[in-house]
Amino acid sequence: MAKIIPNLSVDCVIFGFDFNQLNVLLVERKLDDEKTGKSLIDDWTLTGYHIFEDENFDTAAARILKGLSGLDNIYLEQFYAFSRLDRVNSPNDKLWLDHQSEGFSERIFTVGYFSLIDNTTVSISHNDRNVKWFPITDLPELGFDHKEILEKALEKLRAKLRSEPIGFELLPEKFTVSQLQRLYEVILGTKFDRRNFRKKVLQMKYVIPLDEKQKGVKHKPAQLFIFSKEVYEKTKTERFDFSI
Amino acid sequence: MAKIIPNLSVDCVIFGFDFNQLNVLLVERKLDDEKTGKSLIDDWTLTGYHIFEDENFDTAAARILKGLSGLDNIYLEQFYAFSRLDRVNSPNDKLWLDHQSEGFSERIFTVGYFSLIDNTTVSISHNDRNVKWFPITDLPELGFDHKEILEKALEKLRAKLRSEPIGFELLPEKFTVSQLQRLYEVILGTKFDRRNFRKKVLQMKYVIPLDEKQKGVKHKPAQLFIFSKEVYEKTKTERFDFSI
DNA sequence: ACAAAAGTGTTCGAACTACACCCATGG
DNA sequence: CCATGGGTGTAGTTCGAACACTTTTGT
Repeated sequence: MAKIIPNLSVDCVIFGFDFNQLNVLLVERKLDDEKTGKSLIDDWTLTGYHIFEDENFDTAAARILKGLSGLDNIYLEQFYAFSRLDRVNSPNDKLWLDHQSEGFSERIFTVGYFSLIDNTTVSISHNDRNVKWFPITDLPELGFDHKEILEKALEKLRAKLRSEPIGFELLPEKFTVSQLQRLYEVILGTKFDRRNFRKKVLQMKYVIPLDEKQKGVKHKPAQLFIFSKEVYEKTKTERFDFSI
Repeated sequence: MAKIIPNLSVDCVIFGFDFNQLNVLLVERKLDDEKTGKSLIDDWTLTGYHIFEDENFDTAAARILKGLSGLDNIYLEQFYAFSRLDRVNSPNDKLWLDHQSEGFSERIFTVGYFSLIDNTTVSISHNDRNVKWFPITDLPELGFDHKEILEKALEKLRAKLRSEPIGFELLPEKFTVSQLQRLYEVILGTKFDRRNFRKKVLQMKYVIPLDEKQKGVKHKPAQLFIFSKEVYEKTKTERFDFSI
């Protein structure tokens, strides 16, 4: 069994989309006093862990994600390395680390990854801690510097969503145009005209219409589409466009 | 004096532009056999160093850059953290590290920063090693995994140049439209129509014409412009545009 | 029959492309 | 006076924005 590298960790900002909101997966950080049973810490953090000596950052992030979802073909992207001197500094943070079996005492650096999953079909669980999806518009108190990490992840996600077709990673394989529209609207915080959005999507040759419709909806069922990464890679063109 | 963190470094990919080409600053890595005087290593690397205990990644990168240029207001951006298991693996790399006074033996992780400077007015020097600008189209043999780091830096620079006005960082304060055009053409590897490029630039309210012309050129002197970051920040708009 | 979301076309202005000739300066 | 790069306008086309009514399904 490889040893951990004590001063380096990876934190995963796992984004999920449920056709309605953008969510992020958090782990509960709970610590009770051994004698009195009184709650000492009760807040939430991102999912993360130290890296092992036989891993690189990518494989460490993939390991964490596989542990939670059982899957290993999930979209993952390194977005930033965090190094603030006081990034693990609050009394709660120190108390928590003191109670971990590894007994970390060094300054810890962390590399942030964000991950995109469809949270209508992928299910997530943690061996011994409580994990939960939170809408990004309604977050609890976060431990360590995880608020800063999450904000940076969101910023990078938005930038990437504007320039590359990564939104499909947040949808099931088959999706409707208005699910896709809702996704862009929620993440970018904008509204699009329905007709114009549809027109734009139908132009993209890598969004392929299926001969299949939604079922069990109590309104006119919509046509389903799939995204083809292969077609995208073949037809993409570069663009030069710094605005106004 | 703060101690270094032995398993973490920062490497700076310092880009410069001379109105003609995109260049990168490299340091010579030279080692001769103490007895025979025969050359054991003679190649080049990026500028980088370990980080100190009282620094974060940003301040470490700024320290390296200040050491080389004397300046501390230079454009710097973290772009990626590198962790390959064999990133310092060749016989030359090991030999070099063995001869450093610090005697590094651990696996070393590095965080990459790229920096943009105008190499017609900023001058660079190193205390005891040879530093030199190389056109990115004509690079020497690079040590460690620095070829990989440089390629990633270029990729991120190109992506950012397409979506944000960072090209001005590579030009002197006052510049002409065709210097700007040459810069975009060289970095993105494209050609633009002179009239259309000028039209586009003149629309940008943050590129401000001066009542001043080039001097000492043996052709019709061009009008000079400056870039205003303030105007840009105030007028920028977001765009949603993943290409065809 | 009603509620809920799907689907559809046209017009207008803005932005992008392609393209050729005269001008100011230094040598 | 010649070589070098600077500066300019127009026409055709494509692209994005705005906007309202009909269709299909479940209840």
